Amino acid sequence: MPELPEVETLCRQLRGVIADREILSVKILDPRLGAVDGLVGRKITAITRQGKALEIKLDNDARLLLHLRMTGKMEWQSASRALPPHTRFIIAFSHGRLLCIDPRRFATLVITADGSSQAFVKDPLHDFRIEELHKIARVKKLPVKSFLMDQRLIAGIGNIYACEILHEVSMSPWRPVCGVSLREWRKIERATKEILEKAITCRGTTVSDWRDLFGQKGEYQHELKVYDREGLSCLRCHGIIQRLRLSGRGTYFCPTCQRR
DNA sequence: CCCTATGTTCCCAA
DNA sequence: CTTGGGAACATAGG
Repeated sequence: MPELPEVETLCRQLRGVIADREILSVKILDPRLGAVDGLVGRKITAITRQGKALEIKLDNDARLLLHLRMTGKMEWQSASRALPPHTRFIIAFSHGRLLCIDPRRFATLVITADGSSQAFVKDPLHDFRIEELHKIARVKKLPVKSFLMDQRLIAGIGNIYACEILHEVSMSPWRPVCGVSLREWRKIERATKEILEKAITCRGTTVSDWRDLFGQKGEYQHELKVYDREGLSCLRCHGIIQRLRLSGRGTYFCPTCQRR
């Protein structure tokens, strides 16, 4: 579920709530999640995002890495309310508690002792090295959509935003990425930044169950041009939006203005 | 009831 | 090495 804009939303909201606060207790409710020891008594010094992963830094240089995968959510409770179903862990502070809720249990939580950032992440909002991507892409023949979603190359773009970006630049998701020109890459870069930044402003896309830290829906679903619009008319050319499968993922596109 | 769908990514095999 | 498919899991809908 959460792609870059959703994780960035959580990141910003968490900064406002738990930055500089001390962890009072930790309860892991899902045995699939490994033990995370040494958290009690630590203070949160920073909250950052690496692609779709959330990184919580502590005052002993340890880092807590959380990846929400498909259905993970974070919820802040300032007054102690009932525990929602599928709550997987709880981190308690003096002024409230942070829950992770994850029905499908794909989310992962790990603690790393050292402070060395192993991050070699190309964040599309910051270091989108377009010439470098173009060079890598030139020798690959996989579809451009799969390339955009390869987290090792560009960290943070998932299924929804990949569909939206390709529609914005009028490119077929099946286009072999080796044929994408540098000029077209520059268009992709611009569209990616615009779409992701707008989606962050909207606090993400709620097509199904995404909620922010305070349980609120996002607003970007009202801005979607192709995703979740199968059978509706294209907002650019009035073709009919289709949904087909690409590498196992539901892919929305306009066959009229995204011919190639 | 059975089959399919779902926003992610790891692992395996052709 | 590259690429595609299935699995990990839970729930909803036809």
